[in-house]
Amino acid sequence: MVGRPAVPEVIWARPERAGRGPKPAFSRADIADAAVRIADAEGIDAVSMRKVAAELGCGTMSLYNYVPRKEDLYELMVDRVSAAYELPEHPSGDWRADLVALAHQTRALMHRHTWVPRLMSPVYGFSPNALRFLEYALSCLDGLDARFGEKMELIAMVNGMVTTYVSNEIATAERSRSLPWSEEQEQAARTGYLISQIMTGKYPRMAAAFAEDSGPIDLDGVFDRALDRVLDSFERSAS
Amino acid sequence: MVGRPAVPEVIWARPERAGRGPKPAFSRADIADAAVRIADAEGIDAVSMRKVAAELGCGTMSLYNYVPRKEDLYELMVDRVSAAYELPEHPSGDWRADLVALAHQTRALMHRHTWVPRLMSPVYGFSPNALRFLEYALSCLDGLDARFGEKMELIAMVNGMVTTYVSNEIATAERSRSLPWSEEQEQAARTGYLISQIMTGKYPRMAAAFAEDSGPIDLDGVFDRALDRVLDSFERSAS
DNA sequence: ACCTCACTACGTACGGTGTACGTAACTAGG
DNA sequence: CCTAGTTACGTACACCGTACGTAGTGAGGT
Repeated sequence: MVGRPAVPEVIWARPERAGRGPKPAFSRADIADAAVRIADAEGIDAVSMRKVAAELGCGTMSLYNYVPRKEDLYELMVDRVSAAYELPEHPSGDWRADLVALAHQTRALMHRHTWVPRLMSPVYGFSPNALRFLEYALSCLDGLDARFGEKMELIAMVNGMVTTYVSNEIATAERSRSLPWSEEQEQAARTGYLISQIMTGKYPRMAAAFAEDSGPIDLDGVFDRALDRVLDSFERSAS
Repeated sequence: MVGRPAVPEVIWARPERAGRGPKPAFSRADIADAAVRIADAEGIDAVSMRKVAAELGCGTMSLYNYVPRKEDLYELMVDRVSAAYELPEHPSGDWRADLVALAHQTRALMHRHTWVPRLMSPVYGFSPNALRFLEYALSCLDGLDARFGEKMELIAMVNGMVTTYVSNEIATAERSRSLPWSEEQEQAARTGYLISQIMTGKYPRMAAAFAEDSGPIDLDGVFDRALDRVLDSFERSAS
């Protein structure tokens, strides 16, 4: 009982303000905002403890008073932008519509902050806003006669599907955007190589796929269709 | 015409063996194997140019003769393990069964090499084995009356869904495995905090979800069911 | 046969990273 | 008021990706 496990603390478990010493100069929100600002502007790889500290105007190591490890900084960031979820007090009663609305919010959030999919990947966090989200999503499914495990499965499936789709959307969007020279050449090299491979005739179907005039792609439509399919199939298996 | 764009080359475009100088000491397969060995044993974050070079028994900078950038090393790794795909000469004619079999291969591959989901995330590579995979997957769908764009959508959806699920499986598996002390305490702290939050009564449904005796979870069943749903919905919308 | 030059090999060095540790200043509870 | 816990932060270490320069090697063209 001498020392609580000091090393592997969960950041949400420690209070923002400790009682004793001088009052902290920054709040968690301040720190998360600074990191989010950097990530939005320069990408998630540009987020380093030094840069965040500089953005805040404090010494690098001062950050470690607030954020024990960099991984925790990521959790702070995701939780911070997740505060933007607008969750009604009570679901509408139409669980499908509610889940679709929720998925649209997630998608919009990821488009506003394109680094979110990368950070979401590993494990569910249990940040305040993550708990808020999960509880609300479960409440949307109150009318459903299913075990909680199945409901969690559905929520995970929808979230995973959204993450997958938005990741692809972001990747293709970055492809067509004006890129810093080097990346543009990089892309040219990639497609050039791809064409050369297709030219060999070893991949006739891929050749046809690339030759196909697909017209303007309706990303929103693709997304909604896929989401509908997932919900369809769940509804059918649940009934 | 003086200098081809030297910087942003695609690794698959340059021949393994250049005609002129002394013959290379290693093949791409050697290098990829070394990196895969490290990633399997110590995780993907332990894969560094120095470590791979040491594993091969050569100087760090010698690696750069074979691998222009670290990102290319990752491509080599994914392609190398993707060689394990056993793709029949001709699909069976039952596209659903073929796609299910393919998904099972992907899942098994990712369980053998748990770092693959992390590396797959960003964009489709066009490595030899990726092309082989895509061409075969398209050939499975030859009988379907759909545009190539839609077929690619389906393939992407299945792959994304597999990646999402296996990522979760791996995460939960690592949770229950015997962990290096620190990580075990880390987990204890996480669940401890989660319980304390649930105890507050602010999240009644999550509390119920955790209280629910879900019995032994059949991961294979969950996976197959989810996969079936995705294919179901596509079949219906295609018919 | 030889010359030449692309290619291989690799040591050194630079700028970046996360973060352990030690020290000094500060402030709220006893 | 005193003291103990907090905050602030400079220094330092180990590690990373990789630019650059140099030396050696061996196949191609002549």
